[in-house]
Amino acid sequence: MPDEQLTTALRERGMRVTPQRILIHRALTELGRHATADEVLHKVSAQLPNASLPTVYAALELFEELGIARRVAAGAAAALWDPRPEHHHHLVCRSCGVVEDLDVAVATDDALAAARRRGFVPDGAELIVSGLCRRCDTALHGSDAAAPR
Amino acid sequence: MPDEQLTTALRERGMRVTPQRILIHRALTELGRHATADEVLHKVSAQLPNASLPTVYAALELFEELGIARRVAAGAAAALWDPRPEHHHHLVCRSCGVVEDLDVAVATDDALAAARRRGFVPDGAELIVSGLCRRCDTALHGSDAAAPR
DNA sequence: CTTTTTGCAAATGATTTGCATTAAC
DNA sequence: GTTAATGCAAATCATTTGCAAAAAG
Repeated sequence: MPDEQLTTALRERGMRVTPQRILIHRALTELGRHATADEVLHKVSAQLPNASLPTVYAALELFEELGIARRVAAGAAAALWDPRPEHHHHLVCRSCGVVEDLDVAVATDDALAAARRRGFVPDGAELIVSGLCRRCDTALHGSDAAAPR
Repeated sequence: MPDEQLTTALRERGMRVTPQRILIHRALTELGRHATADEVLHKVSAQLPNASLPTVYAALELFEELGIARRVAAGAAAALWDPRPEHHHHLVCRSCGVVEDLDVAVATDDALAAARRRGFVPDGAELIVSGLCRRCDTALHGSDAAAPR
């Protein structure tokens, strides 16, 4: 929907409105949360057969600067890109690496205040909860951990 | 100091106590917080001239399993390894990438409970505050942003 | 002696860079 | 027309893998 949001932001900064940028932004939005740069590339390849990864990266980084997307600090592997510019929290499985959103309120005011006291200018805080997802926990500790027989 | 902590943990699991493991652990501790695998390698190279990065990675990952070190989910770039096994919070500068510890209490109980409700078995939570460090903020917005005369 | 660890070389995978061509403005 | 953006190939960097040699128990 908000192609205009992007278009406007680009024009305001004297940057060019290109079909690549529009389509990459649309792809990121349509993929929903947590897409890798590569997934975005595949998603747009139907409309942009010659699109390249460097272009995707450039666009995603630009979106982050424009405040309409955000790179998620996951665990390892490839970075995840999220169309939600607001900071939000994540669950990361330390075994298989899946990342899920965790929509819960966390009081970060004290942390932000402490950051400012240190001379830092914070723009948000993200909580990363790590552990085992249900599947990995079952696989490692067994669904029968406590009572087979 | 706690070479014994490591030694004991290894013996308990029937794993071998090697000079590499001891020295890599000491190096990580002596480097203090936030060392990259490469920094650890350089630190031990005086005592272990033939040490290799794969060995350092293997040891660090082992320490994480043993619960005596932790891989920090920084922003991008190389992973940081921390000798503190407890989860703790970090400040990450989105411009230059520096990572600093933030020793402040954050109420994560609600988040952990929400994670469990999702079938997740959490073992901790880390808050990542992102923004600009003093140096980068000054460089980008000018030290004169508000009132030099 | 047996099995785990090490060290080396090479592979992998994500992200970035250089640069000529193309397309926006 | 100018200048910024794209696409391609190649480079870079962190991390991992395969495997033979070395060392721990």
